[in-house]
This record gives sequence, structure tokens and C-alpha cells, in this order.
Amino acid sequence: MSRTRGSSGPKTLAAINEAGLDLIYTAGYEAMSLRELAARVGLQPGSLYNHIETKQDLLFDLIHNHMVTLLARVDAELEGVEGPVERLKVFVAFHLDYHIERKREVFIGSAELRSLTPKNRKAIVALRRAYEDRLCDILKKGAAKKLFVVSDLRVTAYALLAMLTGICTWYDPKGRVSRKKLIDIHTRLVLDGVTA
Amino acid sequence: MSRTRGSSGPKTLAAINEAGLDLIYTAGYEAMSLRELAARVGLQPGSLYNHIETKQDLLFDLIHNHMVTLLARVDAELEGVEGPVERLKVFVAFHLDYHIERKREVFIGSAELRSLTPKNRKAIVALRRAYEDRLCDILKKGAAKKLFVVSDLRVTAYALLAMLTGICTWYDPKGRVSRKKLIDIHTRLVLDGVTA
DNA sequence: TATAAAAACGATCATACGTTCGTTTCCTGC
DNA sequence: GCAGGAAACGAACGTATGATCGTTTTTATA
Repeated sequence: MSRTRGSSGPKTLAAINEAGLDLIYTAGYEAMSLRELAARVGLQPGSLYNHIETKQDLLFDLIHNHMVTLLARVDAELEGVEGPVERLKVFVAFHLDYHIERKREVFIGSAELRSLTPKNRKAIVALRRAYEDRLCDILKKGAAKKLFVVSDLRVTAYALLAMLTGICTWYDPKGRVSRKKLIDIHTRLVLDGVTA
Repeated sequence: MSRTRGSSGPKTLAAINEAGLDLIYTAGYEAMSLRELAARVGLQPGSLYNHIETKQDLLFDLIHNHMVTLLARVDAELEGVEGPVERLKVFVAFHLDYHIERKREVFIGSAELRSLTPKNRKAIVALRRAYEDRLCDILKKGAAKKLFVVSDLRVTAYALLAMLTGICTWYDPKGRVSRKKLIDIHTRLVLDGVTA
């Protein structure tokens, strides 16, 4: 046997990415074997290399795509929104929505930073920093207009981001709490925390 | 050659735990090899088994000891402190102090949950839940006395814990921000977020 | 001081891993 | 309809891993 009937490159790659995402999320990058991944996709281990360069590249591509998407979407959401308070509300709502929707990517994006090559890690950390800057900017402008009280920009931003990102370690979309209620609670926590 | 002069059980075990803590923190449990661990301690790989049962037990003991200590210390700190507001302040200050001091254990305690045996994981999750309950109790009593406004107990507690725990992913004791300032900022964020 | 336990060595086992490669079959574009 | 690339197979390579074991030396106990 050799090439399977009906197989196509992009489709197989998508399947590899999806299965990889799931395996890395549940087991961790180091604990995931390419043999298990191949089995999930219905391939022989060696065949994976028709679609990926290395195991490391698989991880990097997953995280990188996620970060690029995150940045593009937050900018799209904030486009045209005026005033620090309103912008902060939009940021919180978007952040939570995205982190609920793509909790696996988000989790991997921080938990598996250590599994990245130094060079790869540097690239991801830079993107992450750019995302943090979006929040910092909002806080800074709000503080300048005396709408917010922020005693330390970075610390406050990190504290808020940690709070908002935390949900993807426990939130269950099918659980007791609705998405709307979740956003309401967090929006209030954030606004009360920084409002003058 | 065989038994090293001056070697003693407890001392070697402590060295193994310290080196293991460091390796797991920086590289991750799966990525840490017992050969590397042994080399750090100055032993042959096989000799580790005079002190640990398995690699899994090493991880579990590290996390378990940490959780038991965490619970004991939070209870000691809260002992005799009256009033929800005051108790919340004490909780926040203690939590941050502990998480700065033992950031490696804390990080491993959540990042390596997935590397634990189901049975071991269950034990740790139960202890973690008990710790969360300490905060929930404070919030609940504060809400009952109309001192706090808490629309959902668990969600609020998780949000606050995520925020407070986040510091151990970025805080550097030798950095720009002092421990006191860190506690001040977070105390304010927490109190403003829940105060009526 | 004799003796049992403790703590180390060093060799080794079985297995699992990421990756490579030659080959075969299928799909696509001229 | 044919040629060439794409996508799969299956076997294999070299290495690293967690763990075991018999042996030896040191420490502690009685």
C-alpha cells in the first residue's frame, strides 16, 4: 500500500494540527508522541513528515498562528472605539470571548513556552508583549485623562490579564455560568479595579 | 567504588528534591531526565532509587508537600483575624508572599497537574479546592454582611485567585517593583472589585 | 567491635522516541 | 493520456529513557 485514495495535503495538515492541538493540550508537548499523533490522524509516523518539518515546528506553528490571529482580532475589535472606558470594556469582552473559544491554543501558548526553541520562544514572547501593549495603551490613556487610577502600568496590566486569562483553565461553556454573566462579572471587576 | 564517604539519606533526598524542583520548573517534568537529575546531585542514575520510588512519586511529593504547607500556613495566618475585610487583606498579602517565595512550587503545582497519575491528580485537586474554599468563605461571609458585592462566588474567587497567582509567572524579586508595592496594588484591585 | 542497614556504583534491560529513506500509489496539469 | 509531483507506506536507525539488580563500601546500632 502507499498513497491513500482521496488524500489531500491541506486536509491532512489540518487534521494533524487539530489532533496535535488536542494532544498537546491534554498531555503536553513532551508527552505527546508523533506515533500517537499519527495514529489519531490515521497515518504511519513517517508520513507526518510530508506535512510538518519537525515536531518542534508543529508546536511553533500552532502557537504562532494563534498569536497572530489574536493580535489581528483585537485590533479589529478596537478599531473605531472611542474613549478609554469603552475601549477597556471592548477589550475585556473580546479577550474573554477569544479565550473561551480557543482555550486550548491559549493554554498551550503559555504552558508550552518552555518547550519552544530559544529562537522560537523569542518570537512568541514578542507577539505576546505586543498584545499586552494593547491593554497598557488603554490604561495609559485612561490614566492621562484621569479616568483611571493606575499606580503601576505593567503590574496592573499583568494582574488584569492574569485574571482574564485564568478562565481558560476552568471555564466550561456547557457549565452553570453563561458567557454573558462571565463577561459581566469580569468587566465589573476590572472597571472597579481601575476606575478613579 | 560504592557508598560515598559522608553521604546521608535525608541530605541526599533534600538535594534531589531541590534539583528536581529546579529542573521541572525550567524544563518541565517530561523533559527532565533522571540522568540529568542524578548528574546535578552527583549520583549515578540508579542511585536515585535509594531515595525515591519512581519519577512520578518525586513529582507528586513535591506538589503534595507544597499544597499541605500552603493550607497550613494560610490557616495560621487567618487564625484570630476578625471581619471579612481584614481577613481578605490578610489572605491577599499572604497569598502573594507565599507565591513570590515559592514560585517554582506554585508553578509546577498547576503546570504539571497533567503529568500526574489520575489518582495523584485527584489528591492534589482536592487540596487545591480546599485552598480555594478559604477565599470563598471570606467572600461569602463578607457578602452576607453586605460588605462585599459578589454576584457569583466561585467565578469571583477564581478570577481573584487567577489574578493573584499570575505574579509567579513574571514577578522578579530583584526587579523594579518592591514586594510591598506589589501587595498594595493587588490589595486595592481585589478590594475595589468586591467592595460594595 | 560485630553486624545489619543504608547508600552508592556500574552495568544492563526493554522500550519508546523523533526522524530518515526507499518505494509505491494516487492525483493533477499539460 | 502521460509525466511529475504529492502523499502515503513500512522498515529501520540511533539514541535516550525509566527502571532493575548484584555488588561494594560506609555508617549506625546494639
